[in-house]
Amino acid sequence: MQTDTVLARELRHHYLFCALTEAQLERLLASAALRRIAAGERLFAHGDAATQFFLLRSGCVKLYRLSPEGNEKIMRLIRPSQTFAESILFMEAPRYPVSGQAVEPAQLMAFDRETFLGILRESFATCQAVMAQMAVRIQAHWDEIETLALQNSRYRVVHYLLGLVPRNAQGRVIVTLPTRKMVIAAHVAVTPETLSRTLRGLSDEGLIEVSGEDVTITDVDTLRRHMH
Amino acid sequence: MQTDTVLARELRHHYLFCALTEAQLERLLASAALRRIAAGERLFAHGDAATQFFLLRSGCVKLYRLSPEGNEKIMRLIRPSQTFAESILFMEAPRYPVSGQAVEPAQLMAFDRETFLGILRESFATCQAVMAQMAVRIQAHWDEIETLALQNSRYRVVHYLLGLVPRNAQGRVIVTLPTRKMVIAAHVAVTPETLSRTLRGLSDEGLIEVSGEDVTITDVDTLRRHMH
DNA sequence: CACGGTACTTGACGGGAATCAAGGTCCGCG
DNA sequence: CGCGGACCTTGATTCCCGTCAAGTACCGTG
Repeated sequence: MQTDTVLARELRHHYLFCALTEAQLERLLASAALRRIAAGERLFAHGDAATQFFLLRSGCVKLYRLSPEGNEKIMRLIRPSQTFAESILFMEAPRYPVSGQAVEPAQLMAFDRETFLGILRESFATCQAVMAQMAVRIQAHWDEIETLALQNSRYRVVHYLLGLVPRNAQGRVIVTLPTRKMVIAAHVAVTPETLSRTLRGLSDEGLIEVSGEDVTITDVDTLRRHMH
Repeated sequence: MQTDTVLARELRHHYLFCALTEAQLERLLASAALRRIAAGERLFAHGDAATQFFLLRSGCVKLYRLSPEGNEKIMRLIRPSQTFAESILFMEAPRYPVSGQAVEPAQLMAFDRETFLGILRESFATCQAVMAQMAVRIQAHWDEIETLALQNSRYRVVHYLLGLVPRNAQGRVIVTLPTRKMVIAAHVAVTPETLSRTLRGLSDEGLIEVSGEDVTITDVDTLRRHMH
């Protein structure tokens, strides 16, 4: 099938799937589903029984949890070509540990848990890719737990902004916020009001300049030092 | 060697190592080191190059990070027979993502990264055990991120207390705090003062009774409902 | 172009937790 | 036994940030 070869080519470029044989890739695609969801549509809810994990092809998906009072904390923002929910592969009673919902209209592939587990059994290289991926996620979690636990809201916002800057950038840098400010606020665990005030504060101190979705960092190193 | 057989028997009971063959176990032990560290002694620092992961045999170890201002957030308290720092196995440039320090005098085994990776290559069952372990940790991280981001200090303390209670316990339960209250405070991300006041508040409401290191929960279900 | 809705901003206010400071308790040690 | 030093508790104060409320800007739509 035409689409299959397009998808196959796409998957070959993804480090999770690049070690698969032709036969394995075919098996995986045969069990996979292509899904489109509208902005605001929910993919799965926290606690749902899980049989699939996902690869985002386009759009934007948020992984989040709700507090008893209904407040939302965004755990992770998924960008195209990222996979998510792989950890359900290895649970005995697999349930999604967070909710997933589209922030923008999204197109994604849903992979079957059992099929992929079967493939893992045959391919140590793919095992290793999966484990490396999980190690990266664990690393990211440590970082997030640290910033949530240790720092105030200004620190978290600055940390987030710096995360948008290319690794070795210097001097004056312009970054574009990837989504609405409300979503970013939920991601750094502050209210939209506080985010607004924090950006204004940084702006008043001349550290950044805000204009709509674009944020100009007047000097990256100064901002980095600003958090010590 | 005598100690080797003792250690071998011990490892056989651990789910990470129970799938190994005799030969693999021998290889692993040959490359492993037995270490004793005093209370307060540091095992590794955040950012150190990593070539080993660990199994705690006795004592207590804390994994933590320091904020720029020097505040400490304890990420995880390690108890005997738990492994930690496995995620360094799969990093390209392995560095410890947190610091590790003994809270009490501790005895532990240090396993060589390369040796274990070699064994993983030969044993899918062990791969699966490692991946399951990482999935559990990821799950625990989601939970921690949620409680840190969404909940107030009282909630976090209650959550911590309930975590000490056996899964299906009911009615009146006595739990013993595993370490000093200062350490617990750093673990639930509050100051010692706030922990003290929170326990007193719960005590005044009749939900718990505190006497030194022992906390009596007057009714587990009432406390569980208390957080919704 | 007026409209309604959503996102964002700004201000006023209050509460919860950190901070600062001062006892109190428990322990090991000379 | 008296002493020093952790650890823990309690009180007073401060301040950050969430909440509530009002106002502004920016859409797409009829």
